[in-house]
Amino acid sequence: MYTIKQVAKEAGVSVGTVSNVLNNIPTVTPENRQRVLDAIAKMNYRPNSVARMLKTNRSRSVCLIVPDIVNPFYPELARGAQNQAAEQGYTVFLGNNDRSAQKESAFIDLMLERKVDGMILVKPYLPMSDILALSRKVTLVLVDAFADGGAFSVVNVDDYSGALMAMRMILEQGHRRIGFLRGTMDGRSDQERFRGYCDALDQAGLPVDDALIGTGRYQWHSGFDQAMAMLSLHDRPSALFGSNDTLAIGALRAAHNMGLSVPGDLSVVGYDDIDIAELVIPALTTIHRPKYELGVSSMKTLLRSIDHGETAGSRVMLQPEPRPRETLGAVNK
Amino acid sequence: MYTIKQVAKEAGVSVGTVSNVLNNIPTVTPENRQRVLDAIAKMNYRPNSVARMLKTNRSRSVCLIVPDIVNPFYPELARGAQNQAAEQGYTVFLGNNDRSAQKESAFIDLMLERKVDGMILVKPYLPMSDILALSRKVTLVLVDAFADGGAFSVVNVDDYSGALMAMRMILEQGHRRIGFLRGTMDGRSDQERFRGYCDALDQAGLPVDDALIGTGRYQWHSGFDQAMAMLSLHDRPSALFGSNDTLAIGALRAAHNMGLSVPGDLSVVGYDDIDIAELVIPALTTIHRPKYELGVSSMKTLLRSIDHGETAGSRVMLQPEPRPRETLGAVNK
DNA sequence: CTGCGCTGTTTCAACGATACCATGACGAAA
DNA sequence: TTTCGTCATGGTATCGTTGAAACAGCGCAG
Repeated sequence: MYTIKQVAKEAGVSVGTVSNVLNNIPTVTPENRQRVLDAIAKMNYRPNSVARMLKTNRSRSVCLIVPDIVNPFYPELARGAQNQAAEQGYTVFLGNNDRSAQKESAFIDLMLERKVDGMILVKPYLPMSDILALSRKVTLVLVDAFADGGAFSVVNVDDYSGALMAMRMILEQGHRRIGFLRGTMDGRSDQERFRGYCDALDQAGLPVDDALIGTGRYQWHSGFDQAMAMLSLHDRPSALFGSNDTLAIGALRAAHNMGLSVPGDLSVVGYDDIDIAELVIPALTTIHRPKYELGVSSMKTLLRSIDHGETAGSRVMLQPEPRPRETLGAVNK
Repeated sequence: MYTIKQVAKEAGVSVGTVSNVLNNIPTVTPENRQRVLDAIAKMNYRPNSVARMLKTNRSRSVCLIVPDIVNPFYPELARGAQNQAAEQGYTVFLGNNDRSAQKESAFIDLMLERKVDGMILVKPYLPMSDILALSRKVTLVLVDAFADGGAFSVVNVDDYSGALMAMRMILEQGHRRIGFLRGTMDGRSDQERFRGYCDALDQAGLPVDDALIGTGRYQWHSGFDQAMAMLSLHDRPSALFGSNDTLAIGALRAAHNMGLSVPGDLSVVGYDDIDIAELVIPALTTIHRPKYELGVSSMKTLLRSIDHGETAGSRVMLQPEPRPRETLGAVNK
């Protein structure tokens, strides 16, 4: 591995000139520039970005923390973020917070040591006070989080509207008893969806029945269990709205186990539109969240802040879209 | 942000002593050690790992390149690798090669500039000559690749045995016409699975019929198309073996479209055991590949090479396991 | 009482870049 | 011809850390 000194020697110029060529400083004469370029090519020299980081105190790297990369929702988001970062010459560290503030904090400390220029926190578990403190040390973008002011940007999907959308689709088919499959209520989007569910019922003049509101976690077993419980009820719901697709798919399986046909005996609507949603049989009606775009948009926001030193936090809201497929049908009375 | 110098001043010792405490050099007196520790705690000092990297020429970071993080197989592998790395105090850059040698090469160059200590290449698309050259610059572990010698380690799953396993399960149910849903044949595991399919037929004294061998890519549409073609055949197969689960699930949908019941009219067996395999209805019979363990194992191998300076490449082979579920039944004659 | 070895500590030169400042060359203006 | 301004280039301090070498203090043997 060569250093800038050796390149300078080879090209017969000073290290300063080589550095100027490397950084596109325009004051270098075309002749010298060419000699440097030739030497670089000949020696296959690559600048040592660690040394550069030390001197400039910028790393051109950021980190992205998601709850769990195994959850099919997040890889696409990560993909969008990574592609956008690469386009602007940044690399990204990917981390999981495992839905624990402690793990998140540990990973953040590690990233701080590595001098990342910014961070994107998706569904952060850190208490707001820590986030505020963090935002003073490093450029921050929050995704799927409540924005209680602060020197950070926030990118969200309008899940309240999305949930309303889903419920209206269900209500339009004549359903009156609609169950809600709930995941952990620890993020903004979860709460927004639940709020959408309740408000849609209200607007339709229907009661919110506690027996039709599950509790659980974002795993298909939980959707299965919640659905089994509701479907065993004396007056069982004719439709189920899942707070995410995984729960809804668990419900599909519960219906199958109880011998109920979908959508004949039971309608099911999910949320997120993960890849497999259109693959299950029957294909899941759901609400599409722009996952890839969420990644792109949050990374753009972050890098804009970093490169332009913007400290004023911006607020971005992406819109979800309905994806009507096969699991929603007219009520069977 | 404080530096080691300021800590030294605060503790009333020299920077060397602070450095020794930081690096657990045993020669420091308990008294001095405590004073340094106190100063560190008081100032909330974090060592600048960039400066450390520059001096030691080690970054305690590695990179992991997978074909596509969106493919549900890879996040689990990445998870295993990351957890293992974290346990040993390393951080990992995650990259996609997008099934293109050029993209892979670009990402590798970037990582080289960042001075990663090692790389794990999953299903590399780089030509062997480049890999050989790379292995001279950085510690390398290859996953899902043929090991033509070289100064790198290789970790694989025994997919030949896995395919034999799957085929034997199918043959035991009396099936004689068995189709093979094929993905891109660009990796080791793909070719091994196909070889297993052919050999199993051979061993059973059955012909390998070209009409029952699809061509396509690893997307469910492709599985759907291949299955549609085979099921439209005059003497259609009674069982389908998918080179991965996504293809098999596409086939499930094709069967559904053609009004064939699974496993009554058609048996389907997949490969990989991705998360949703047990979620589809009917649940997919498949071969489980130890994804998480593959990540853990390859990271362990890499870090062992890095930390112990082992250059001799080791060869690890993990075993797949059958996962009998609902899509395989006796032949219906 | 001197000299030796041991142990723990300090000092200081790297690591490979960047960024600032001084330098020197050259052209234009006086 | 002299002086000044401009501007590309060279030289060097610096970023925060490590690690080797120098050093100081002390006990102990000769």
